[in-house]
Amino acid sequence: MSILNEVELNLEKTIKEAVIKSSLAGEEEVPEITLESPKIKSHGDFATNIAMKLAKIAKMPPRKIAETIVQHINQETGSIEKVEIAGPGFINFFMKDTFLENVVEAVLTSGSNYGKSNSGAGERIQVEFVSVNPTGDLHLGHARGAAFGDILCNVYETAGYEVEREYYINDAGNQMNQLALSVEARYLEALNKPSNMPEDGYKGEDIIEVGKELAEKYSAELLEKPDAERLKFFREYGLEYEIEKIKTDLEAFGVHFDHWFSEQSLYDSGKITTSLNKLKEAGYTYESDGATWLRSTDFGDDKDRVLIKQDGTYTYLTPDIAYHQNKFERGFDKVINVWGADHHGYVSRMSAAIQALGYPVEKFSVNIIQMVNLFEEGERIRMSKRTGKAVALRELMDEVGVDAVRYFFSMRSNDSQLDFDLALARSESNENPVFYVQYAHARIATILANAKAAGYELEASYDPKLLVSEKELDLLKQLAAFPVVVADAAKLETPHRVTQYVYDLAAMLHSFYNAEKVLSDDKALTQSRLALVQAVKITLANGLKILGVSAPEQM
RNA sequence: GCGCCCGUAGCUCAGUUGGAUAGAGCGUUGGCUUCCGGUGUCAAAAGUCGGGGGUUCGAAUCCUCUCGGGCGCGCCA
Repeated sequence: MSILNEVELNLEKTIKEAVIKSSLAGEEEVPEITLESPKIKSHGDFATNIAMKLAKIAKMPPRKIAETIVQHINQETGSIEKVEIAGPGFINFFMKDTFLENVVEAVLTSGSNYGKSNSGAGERIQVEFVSVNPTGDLHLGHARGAAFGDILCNVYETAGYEVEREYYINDAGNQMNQLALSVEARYLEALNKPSNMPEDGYKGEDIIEVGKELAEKYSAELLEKPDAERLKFFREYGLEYEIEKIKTDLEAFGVHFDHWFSEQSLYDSGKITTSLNKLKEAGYTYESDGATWLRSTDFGDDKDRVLIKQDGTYTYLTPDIAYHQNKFERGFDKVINVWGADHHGYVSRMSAAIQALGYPVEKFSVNIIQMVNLFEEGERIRMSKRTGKAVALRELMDEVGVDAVRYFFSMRSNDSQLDFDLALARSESNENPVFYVQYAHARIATILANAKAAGYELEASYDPKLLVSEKELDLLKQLAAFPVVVADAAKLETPHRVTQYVYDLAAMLHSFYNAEKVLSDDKALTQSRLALVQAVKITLANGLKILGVSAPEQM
């Protein structure tokens, strides 16, 4: 349990006891006590609105209730300095300067584990993200989804959840035939033979490469195979090539998947049929116009959806339903999807299908990632200068580096569209938030090196009670909040809170640095501040690690 | 037409599940910094939280209507 949690829990208990002692409400009636940290310092370290909540039950004006409660608060316990009533009936708690005196020690002891909590209690979560079709490059939108998904997983792990990262490979259906035919066409071209690129084939550079590769490896041998066998070969070869490329790009971006789940495997194992039967037996399907439909409108969808087309093949939805059934069968407590904004219309039918299968819809969650707009010096960039097509993740990484891409993509809520400023991401100045945060980390490294050179022992004992200046207390509070911030980010599926946190901590460090000297003639104070600064460094590093951004010792 | 997301300072965005005087960064203006790295820091100006109505002790936050922007609305994937 984090120190902040402990302090809050004690305070909540104290308040509850006071409420009961004031006989304003019976033990059963007392509403949940909630504490908030006021934005304004004159409102104390913690505040509660319990008096307002009790107004109805006790039938008394909130301020009067607050007065009664305060009279019954045992101010001897804990680290309460004073209690005030303010505004409409808030009770504000001012803590002794030393109430966070154990924080630095907690950080130093935990080291790289600081920030971890058991908030998730080992709950098993599966996050499926990216899942781009194996027919092209990863683009901007995919990259944002990749960053979001990966950081969300890191957040979950830190908050004590058990996480599995999964990529769903769309390796079945008609598009794979198109891929096979496209590879064949490029292969023939490379052999200087007449070719026939399908109308909606894949015309990217990569397939041209595949064709050349095959021509070099096999010359014309492949043409001797029977049609079916040859196309199967092209399909598998092309698929393998595309997946490897995607894997390579993702690994370079710091994203690693635990499982690559094949759509085709759902066909091969008969899982799709099983799902369809389950839906049929539950009475949620019907035949119409020669097709089989899912009655998704029963669960709030706009219209019913086709499962089996007139030609007997499945729509995209059908294997996906089987896939989600499989996810639930694997026993996850929560199944999370990360989808691009252009797929949001798909949410209602998928959640309808899950309900039709009889699974609890609360265990299913979709995070929609809004679009990314690329800018350079205020100019909107729509296409890559090099390829003339959508800008690829690979190009972006080459251009500004992995750290900047991951940081920028995790700065904003996934619900908001994102403006990505290339010039800013590239710049090595205070305007660039990545550098700002990394610089704080490097700056501490320098201080520590100087301290060592001056003969200080970094592990020596220190007196935490000396850390009482305004800036120091700000830092202590921020440090104490880290595990809570991570746990909240997990609960609310908002990884950008961690980015926000890390930035704020860096700002406080810079502000402190400017106001106070760490290395001074006062040896005891110096020792305490060295400990504080080390704790900040550890927390910055741990926060950046969650984001997948490096924490350099020097820049 | 229907659905989802967004609308908060000149610009880009936060806003702790309904709290007190709405916050950051950039930009603008004016300071500090013989310093442990000026890749820093302090401050000022800047807001009818798109608009109307409602819910209540209390609304940027919830409900409703409305305006503007983005994205979807296939027996494509």
